[in-house]
Amino acid sequence: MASQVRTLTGYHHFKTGAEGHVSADVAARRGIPDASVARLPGYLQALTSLAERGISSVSSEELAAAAGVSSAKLRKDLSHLGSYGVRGVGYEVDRLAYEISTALGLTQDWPVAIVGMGNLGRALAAYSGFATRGFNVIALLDRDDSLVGTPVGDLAVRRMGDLDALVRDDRLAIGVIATPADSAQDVADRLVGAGVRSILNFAPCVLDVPSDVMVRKVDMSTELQILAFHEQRRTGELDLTAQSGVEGVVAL
Amino acid sequence: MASQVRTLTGYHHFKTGAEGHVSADVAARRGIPDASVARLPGYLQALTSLAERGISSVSSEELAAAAGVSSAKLRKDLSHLGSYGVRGVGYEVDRLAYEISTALGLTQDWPVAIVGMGNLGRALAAYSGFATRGFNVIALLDRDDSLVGTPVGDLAVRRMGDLDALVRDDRLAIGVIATPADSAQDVADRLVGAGVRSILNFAPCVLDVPSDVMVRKVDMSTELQILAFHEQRRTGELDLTAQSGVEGVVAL
DNA sequence: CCTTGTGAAGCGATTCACAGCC
DNA sequence: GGCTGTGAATCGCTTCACAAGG
Repeated sequence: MASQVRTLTGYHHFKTGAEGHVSADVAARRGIPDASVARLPGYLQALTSLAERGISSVSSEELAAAAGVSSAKLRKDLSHLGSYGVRGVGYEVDRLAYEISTALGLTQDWPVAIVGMGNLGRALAAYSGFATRGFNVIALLDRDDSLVGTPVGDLAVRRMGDLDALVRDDRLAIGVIATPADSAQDVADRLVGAGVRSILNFAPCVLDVPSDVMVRKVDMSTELQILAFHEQRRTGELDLTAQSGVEGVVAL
Repeated sequence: MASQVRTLTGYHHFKTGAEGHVSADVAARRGIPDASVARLPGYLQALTSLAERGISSVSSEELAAAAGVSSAKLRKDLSHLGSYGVRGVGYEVDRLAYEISTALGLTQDWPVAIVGMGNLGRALAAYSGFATRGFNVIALLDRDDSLVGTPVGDLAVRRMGDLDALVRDDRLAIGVIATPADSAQDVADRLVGAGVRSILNFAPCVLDVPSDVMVRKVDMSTELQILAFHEQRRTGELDLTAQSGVEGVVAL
């Protein structure tokens, strides 16, 4: 998954060719740790919210609190992008938001297609916060030809066969799979076949794709199960402390 | 977040009180690493799918492939639950599924309430795969009283004030927030106030909750932004190799 | 044999703590 | 004086490689 993409990063000729004054730019483009990248959207969200409230400057402490992370982590993350703060003062909100947007590649609009017009697909198509700058839903698709033509929001449902044209003519880059699990692999194959290399998968299944295709999965039943684990452990603990911990034997 | 809950784990009196023959049971209840817990639902999904296809036994290699992880990782994860495999043979599908379900706390049904009956909330309410065993949507709520009484699926929308009764009478344990970002914190406060300590947040914002409340966040715009980062880095790299890398200077 | 279960090594991310700078 | 940026220390997860055992 991510680590496969990571290995692409190793173009060492940069380091041998230059003395080190390029390090900031190179660091900005190159090795941002996955864990940091995953937090950047949160920082951007927090910055946007601060900007809306008219705040123009923040310390790492304040921004970290707003984004729900520690200030040390925030500073380390930002240090991978470059040096955009002022010591003794903090960060300028607009500037930092711009730099993060640039790092994430949100200065351009990425064309997105949603596949699967069931409940979830229609909700996603209608979801406005979805288009939080940087993304543009250009097509809604469904395998069921009887749905083709149906208007959803201000787009009409198209057929899967249109994928090649979307990639070729409209530079479609990102596919969102909102189908049931049993058709998700088929949809993924078609997306990949058409040239899409970034997929957001809402179906509760693992997709098998070539190593240069990036898949991210969103699955609410997985999330609920993780919550259940902790909820259960919590209540289980109460039981254990009630009986004064003589043995670790638990009745099943 | 997770680490806050983690600190609860340190009840050392177990180790001092017993010699070590309880370690298996204790390990099963206690220190399963967060990263492992987060993968268990995926294993369960894969096992369910295998069982449906009539397969009754798997090796760690096969199951790992089906779940999209390495076999070493799978074995290490399972070792935290106990020793349920047979050397030289593999795992019995049904047995392992049962053990994982037990570890996750899915042998009981957790009552869930969904708050926010916009597009997303209604889609979640209708989402069947949602009730993949272990969860039971017992209530749909909305702050807007004009929606109260509206039928959604086989439930009618209820008012926020019903939360206390739901926790008290129906043991509501998990709240799903499907509201816009600006009302999410208010909803979280009400959930926490009523006694809910596990929250799944679909709103694109950070929730401020007491440290004993666990929040997991699902945010598709975050996911899209992570995909955009990699997509951009990929196309950016092509540009760099085209010009033969003399200096790391990148035109912005 | 073959595959599990697991110490030990390796690696990446987080945290600490302070030098550097405004 | 106060806050950023960062080497160094630490922590936890992943991977390796092999002993244990059917």
